[in-house]
Amino acid sequence: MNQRITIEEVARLAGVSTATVSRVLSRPEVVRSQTREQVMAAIAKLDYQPDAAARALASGRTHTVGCVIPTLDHAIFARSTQAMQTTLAQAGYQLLVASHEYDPVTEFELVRALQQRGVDALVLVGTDHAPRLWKALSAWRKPTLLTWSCDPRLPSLGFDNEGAAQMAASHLLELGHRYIGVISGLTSHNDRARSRIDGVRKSLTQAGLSLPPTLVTEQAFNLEGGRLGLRKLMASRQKPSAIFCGNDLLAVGALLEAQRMGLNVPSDLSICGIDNLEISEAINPGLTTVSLPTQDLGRIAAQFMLSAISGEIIAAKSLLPFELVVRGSTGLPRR
Amino acid sequence: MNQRITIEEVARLAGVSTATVSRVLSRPEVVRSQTREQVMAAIAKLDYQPDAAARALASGRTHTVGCVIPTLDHAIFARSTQAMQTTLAQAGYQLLVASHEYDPVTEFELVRALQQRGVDALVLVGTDHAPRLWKALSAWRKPTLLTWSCDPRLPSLGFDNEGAAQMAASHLLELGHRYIGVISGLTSHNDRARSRIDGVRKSLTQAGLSLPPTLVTEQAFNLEGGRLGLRKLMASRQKPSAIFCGNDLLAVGALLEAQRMGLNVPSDLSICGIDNLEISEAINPGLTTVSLPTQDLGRIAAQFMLSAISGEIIAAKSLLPFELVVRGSTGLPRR
DNA sequence: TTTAAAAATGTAAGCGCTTGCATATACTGT
DNA sequence: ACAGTATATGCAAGCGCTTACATTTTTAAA
Repeated sequence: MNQRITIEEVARLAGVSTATVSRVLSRPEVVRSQTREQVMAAIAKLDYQPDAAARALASGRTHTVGCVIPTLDHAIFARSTQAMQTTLAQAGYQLLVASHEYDPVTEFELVRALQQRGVDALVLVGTDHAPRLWKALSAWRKPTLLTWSCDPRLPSLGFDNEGAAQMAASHLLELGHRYIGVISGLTSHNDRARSRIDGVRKSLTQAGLSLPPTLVTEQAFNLEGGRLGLRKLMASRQKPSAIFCGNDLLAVGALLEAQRMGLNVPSDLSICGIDNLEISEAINPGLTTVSLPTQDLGRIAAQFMLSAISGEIIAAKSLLPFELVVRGSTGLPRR
Repeated sequence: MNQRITIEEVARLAGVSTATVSRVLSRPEVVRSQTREQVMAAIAKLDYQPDAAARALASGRTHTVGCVIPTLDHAIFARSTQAMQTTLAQAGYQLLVASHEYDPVTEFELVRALQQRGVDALVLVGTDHAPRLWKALSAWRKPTLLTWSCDPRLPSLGFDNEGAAQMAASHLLELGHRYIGVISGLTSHNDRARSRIDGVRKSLTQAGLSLPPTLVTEQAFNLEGGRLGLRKLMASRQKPSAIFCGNDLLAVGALLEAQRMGLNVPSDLSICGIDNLEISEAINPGLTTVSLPTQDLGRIAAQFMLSAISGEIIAAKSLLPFELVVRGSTGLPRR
């Protein structure tokens, strides 16, 4: 550190004690307005910047929220994280982001690191976590929130992933499709992906149909995955007339690959996703999808954490709404 | 805090002083291996987690790097930030991300907030910053890095944005295009966007052509911006036969809109971008673009900061390579 | 006025760790 | 075995703040 300005110098210049300066900073309403102004003038004059580490050590609060996500490199997480960050910043809180690339060991270590750093609250994604992570969370005495999906063990703010997939599948069924393929994201360490497959299966079962393993493929969560998945499914003996994709990135990849293969979407093949990315609306034809309010997810998660930090009780489980957006990529099956 | 395990309890259990425990944690090589093992056993047994705030206060180092970006909600920043985070995490450092949505006031405040938090280094984007931000940075005694573009005032790791745009423009000129339109991102507080327009202008000038204001439009940095830009340019008196877009998001938007308008890309209109996003390769036709190694940007930035933190001198200016990727969206002009 | 209660401010003891310096222990060569 | 070094460890003083509690000042009531 260079010769940093300390609270003591501010106190001296303002002619008060350090305690008063501290109060002006953290609970200005308890300081007489006249005193407060003197102090603030001194702060401004010296350009005083309180040392966050010292505040954290003395008070036990860091004004920081930790957030552990799979990766920033997927639009949905980037989006919700961005919203969280903005909301927290407005309240004077900082977001500490860490990503584990779907590796549970890394995830555990990141959570520990954030706990050591004394974050005031923690936000995680999903419900697939290593047992020792669950243990570390329950031993921790600060607010924790699960996002994207819900689990009874912790307060959660998420979507009914199964329901969203059912909504999409029902749409395809109503159009008359009977052979529906599924391109899913990798399901290991990803409860959302699993729930979405389950949702499709449930809908099919209710309609007296089934989901044969040959019509399900797991792919990496990117455009290329969608393309590979499409090729795989279209190479199967009983070709599907419609494909449900676990998310829009896969769906867009599948759609573009279908077009490259000379298939007409939707007359040869219907494609449907989940998320409603910006690209889903822009491509031709537009992608039918289930729209999830990912930005709201981040914003509300931030608000929840702020409430929880200030001692309020937050809901144990909150589900965000979603809706089917029908665009040009789904239609009646041939014949 | 609940009854947190402190270094003292570890020391007691291990039968050493707190100083020794501290050394085991930060400079294990100076502790006799036998002692070290006793201490590590005690740490493991008690599940001791050092308090980062206390360490920071006592040592003046936080093992945290701050990063201020416009937004996480653009793939390029999400990508480079993700890479930075991963690289830093491997070295035991945490990334503190903050985004300002292209607002210089917010940017300044975020930098101050990060400085207060005692980050060991700071990474910023671009060279457009408020004067008081420059001042705050130069008064700061810790490593700072500018990314994406370079400025003599601070160590920089970026691209030759003007050169990249020239590369794209030259490609269009070589194909024979004479009326080239530009869809740029918003240029206020965005030196990259300005440099890219400048690059195109330079290329045109060198070819004896000019860039009339009617053929330049600034749009929000998203697909919709690309679409609006395309409509605007195609409504002008002298329609361009080729369009350069300040980035791939705009270019993809423009391409999709051109197709909706019934234009054939590239025979009616060539379109070219910068970035090389995943979608650029996937759409039909593929987007001709200048590929920027955004992931490397993040990774190398992280490495630079780690070096700088440990006292090494880092290059004042480093430029990352880029290359033209010609795909189907550009071709010869009609006639 | 006087006095009690309320409000504002000051005092000083930590918060949990790091690190310069002093001391103790372990080697080395004779 | 014994200096003389080199290595390991311990001691204790902070790091810059917050906050119970004590003290002083202000306000309100009588």
